[in-house]
Amino acid sequence: MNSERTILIPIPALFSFDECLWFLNRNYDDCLHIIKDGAIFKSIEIEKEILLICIKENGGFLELDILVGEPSQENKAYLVAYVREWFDMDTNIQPFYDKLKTDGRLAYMTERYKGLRLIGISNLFEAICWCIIGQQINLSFAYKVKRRLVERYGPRIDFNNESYYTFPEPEILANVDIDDLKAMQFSQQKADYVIGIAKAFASGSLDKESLRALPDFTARKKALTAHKGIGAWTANYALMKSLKEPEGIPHGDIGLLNALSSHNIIHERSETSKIEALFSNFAGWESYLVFYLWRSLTVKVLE
DNA sequence: AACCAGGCGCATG
DNA sequence: CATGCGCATGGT
Repeated sequence: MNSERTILIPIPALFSFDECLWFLNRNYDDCLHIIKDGAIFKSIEIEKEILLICIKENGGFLELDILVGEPSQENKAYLVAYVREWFDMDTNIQPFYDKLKTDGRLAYMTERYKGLRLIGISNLFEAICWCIIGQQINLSFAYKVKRRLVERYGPRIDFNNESYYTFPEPEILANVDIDDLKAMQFSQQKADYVIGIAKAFASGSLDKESLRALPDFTARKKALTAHKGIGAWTANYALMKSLKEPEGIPHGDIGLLNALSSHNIIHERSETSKIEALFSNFAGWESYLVFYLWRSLTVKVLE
């Protein structure tokens, strides 16, 4: 590999690339990256140009290879920032581990999931669409619907007999025929929601930077739930995954409730005070706690 | 066949 | 503000 196309990112303490691989490869068919031989392949759009990168572990570094695209200094800096944000490499998670260790029900996680980072979804539009698709349906089906959408409307590049997709632009989804979405097994409401959100992004009335600029978490949540299709769960999930907001707890999430139940923290989903009590002990690390609880769920294996 | 799945919007108390 | 209900649609 031409060294001009290779970048090394130092791996921080309490970071596990294997946990990144586990999460991105956990028996689901995600259409926005490919895992092969311990490496992650992903296409990333930088100002209308699509680049393809490969990420693998190399000693104490993540090795980032630019397989397709122009490795200008600007692009390299962007890609490094992208990966650091995606894998949340700039956060010192030791304080979170200190909290986990004080809870006998959860302390084991500091060893079993050691170095697991909150894997993000940088693209806010993608994160919200993914939420809408996933509302109240099982994840296997949700990933299928997402794949249909992305393969139809998302930019594609080909490399070594594989096709790599990036998420469709809002401008594209804002103008799709609703019947085309319904043919992909979108329900009427979800098709309406996705098109509405796409129009909001396309018109500039919703975007990540403006959202980030709002004064606090409550304001950001309110700005999101003002849109049809974004309820409390979606708003919290999007803030957790795209803006890496610690307070983004997707309350009511079935996976979260199942994990709380399996750890004997609750026995009924109505025990909200117990949930609040738990999260109040993890102030500043709520989203990390959610992510670790999700990690503890056993994923169904597809045939 | 019935119940479930990483909810949401809207109408009522 | 909390609760209840209809909604869509595939998976098990």
